[in-house]
Amino acid sequence: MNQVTRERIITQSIACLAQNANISMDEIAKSAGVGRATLFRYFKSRAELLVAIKLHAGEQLKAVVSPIFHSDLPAREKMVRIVTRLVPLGASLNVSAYFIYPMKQEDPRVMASYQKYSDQTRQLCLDLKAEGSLNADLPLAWLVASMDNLIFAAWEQVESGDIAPKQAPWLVLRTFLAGHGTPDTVTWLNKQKEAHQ
Amino acid sequence: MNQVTRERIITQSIACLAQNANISMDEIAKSAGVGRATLFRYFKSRAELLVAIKLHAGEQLKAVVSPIFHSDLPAREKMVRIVTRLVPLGASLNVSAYFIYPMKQEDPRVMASYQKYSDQTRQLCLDLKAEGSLNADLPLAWLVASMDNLIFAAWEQVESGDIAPKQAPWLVLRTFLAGHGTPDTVTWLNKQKEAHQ
DNA sequence: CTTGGATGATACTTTAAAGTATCAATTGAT
DNA sequence: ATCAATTGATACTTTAAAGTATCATCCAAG
Repeated sequence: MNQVTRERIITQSIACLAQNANISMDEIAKSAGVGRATLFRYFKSRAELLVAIKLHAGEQLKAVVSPIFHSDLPAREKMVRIVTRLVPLGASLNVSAYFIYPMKQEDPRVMASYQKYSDQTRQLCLDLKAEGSLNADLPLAWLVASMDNLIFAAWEQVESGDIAPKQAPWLVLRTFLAGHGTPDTVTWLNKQKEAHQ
Repeated sequence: MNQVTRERIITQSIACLAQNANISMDEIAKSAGVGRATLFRYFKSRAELLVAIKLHAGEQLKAVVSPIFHSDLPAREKMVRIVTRLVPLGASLNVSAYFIYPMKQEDPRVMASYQKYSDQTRQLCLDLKAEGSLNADLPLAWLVASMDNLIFAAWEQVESGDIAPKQAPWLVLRTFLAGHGTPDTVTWLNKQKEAHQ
């Protein structure tokens, strides 16, 4: 098996499924530039392909989030870095991993992968609270949910061409930190933004 | 044809599709408590049913948003009322109307229905800016996108039981107005919240 | 050159769900 | 009480896509 081909199939599948969640294996094969038979050689069923896509997205997430999360930066610094690098992942993240099917009873492997990610973002929000960057009275669930969804929203806007790719992460951060944080968190953020440009 | 039955089919379809976007007409019929044949009498094809669901959601949206939008309240007051009434609609809104299928090339009737809604929320955001409730430098697309997605996020959290139904709209409003607005908008919002309780 | 694994094309079977047709039972209005 | 309309059950056809099997070709390593 060829790892490059495998990756290409996954990448193209994501592109196809973003357009139409019910796209056939036939179309996917065409789009990936491989024969139908080859597609089934790499992924023994459609279900397996979907799992593979989601696990792949999980890998990407982990590759971005974990190193930053385990660094010893202050939490708000971590947040800036994570969001900045997560927004461009939007396509594979949201579309492929957790949005193709509104997934109750998801495959356990996928669940486990997602769990790891969400544990880290939850912890990060706790750290932000502890650090005093976020208002203490907000429910943790809301912090996590709003962050995820703002990242998704930003990606959508980039994708549709309404917002510049470089601007998008800052919009997320601004909305998130100003929306949940203290005023000086915002002034801090503005400085960060200037520094990054 | 019985309008009540029609409504029930639509309602139950939404519930089913929220669990599994690929659910069969068979299952939908069972869940709605009608015979398979009857289901096809009311909706001549699966595609028609999906359109009907989305148009139904469009109606609900319109029923909530339009009267408030066309009132002569100040924009931020409108925003509070719209969000408060929109969050509980979440299920039919997001799940059924615009999330079941990631819909490029959507049915034109559905597009038209959605257009009306999004025009109004866009205009509302403009009004909020004009009123000085929202920061002038934020892209309009971001205001609209973040609002929609925060409402969706709030619904999800209510649905999953992590956030109280009555609290959810205020979280959206707080994140949105604090995230995009001026400090005094936030103090105004807090007063509103107390008044509503 | 030649050989073995990977590929693409294609033809085939299977399956699941859509959609149709029919009919007896039920219901509700007059 | 009757009759027209609506329904549920069920059996049927159709369709689209999944999944399988086969074989000729191609390419890279020896």
